[in-house]
Amino acid sequence: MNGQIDELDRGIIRCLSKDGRMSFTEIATQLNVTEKTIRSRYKNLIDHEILQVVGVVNPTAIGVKAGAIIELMVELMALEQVIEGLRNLREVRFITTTSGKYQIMTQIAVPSQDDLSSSFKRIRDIPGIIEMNSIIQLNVYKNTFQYI
Amino acid sequence: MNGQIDELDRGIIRCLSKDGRMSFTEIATQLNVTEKTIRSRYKNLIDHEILQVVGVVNPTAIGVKAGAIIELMVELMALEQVIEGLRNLREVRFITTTSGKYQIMTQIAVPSQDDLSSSFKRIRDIPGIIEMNSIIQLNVYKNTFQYI
DNA sequence: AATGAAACTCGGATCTG
DNA sequence: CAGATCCGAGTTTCATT
Repeated sequence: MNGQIDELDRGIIRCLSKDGRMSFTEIATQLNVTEKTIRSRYKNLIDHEILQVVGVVNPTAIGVKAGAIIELMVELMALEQVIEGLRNLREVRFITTTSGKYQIMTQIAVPSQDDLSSSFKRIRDIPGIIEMNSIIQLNVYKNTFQYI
Repeated sequence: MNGQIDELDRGIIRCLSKDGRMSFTEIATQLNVTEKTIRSRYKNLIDHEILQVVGVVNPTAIGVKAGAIIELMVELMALEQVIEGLRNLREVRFITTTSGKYQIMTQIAVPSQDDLSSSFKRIRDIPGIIEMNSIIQLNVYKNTFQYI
């Protein structure tokens, strides 16, 4: 395995995308190979960090119902520290640097609208931030992590 | 089960967040209950769509290395159709309505920078869009779906 | 909570290109 | 040599008690 994946790997990924606990035997039957083959391919995918099988909670079901997207203009010297500061906040789920006027865009997820303002404050307190533009999410219509 | 989850459920979720294929027996040992209990709790979590165990691919490992965030101003009458148009695009992974100047914010994930422009064009062609502001993601520093 | 049958996992030996 | 197959022992699942 050299980092490339083939049709069989994609088949395994497709199966596990639907049900991460599908048995190797079942996958093997569907893809017409032996269970051992699936098992070793699976191990390779996991070892190479191509695939990850994990439990994902539905945020609304556990009471995480509000979110916002925040654009940050930062002092360039402080870029790394701001990212580190954001990364350490539990409610921050996405951080990227971006083209355009703002250097950082981040997304937060919190229980309710009321929790947004305290989160905004926590972020504003990170040293190095020049300007902050907060956009509140109203309704989420798609949120997938199936990139295949 | 009434929609609320207790400490044991959270324990199960915590275990499966690390390894979605951990055996029920193993989880039972870690949490000091019987395997049968874990199995029925698991079923409840799945049935109530609180938890989902799925294979997640590392996008960069499969060659999805570029992304962008797009803000859209749309004709209010066309809001639903625009959302539907976006939802049907494979590369669109996130759609939300937002407060502020733009009504929709969406995120796309594609193999390379070169694929961004064709994706932008596909989006611009959705009827009902008045203005479109594209922000290219440079580096992603955090991208979690563990909200717990 | 315990039992037991059926299904699944997983390592070793073997085969193939 | 990497990767696939066959096979058998050891676990896990899961319905019944």
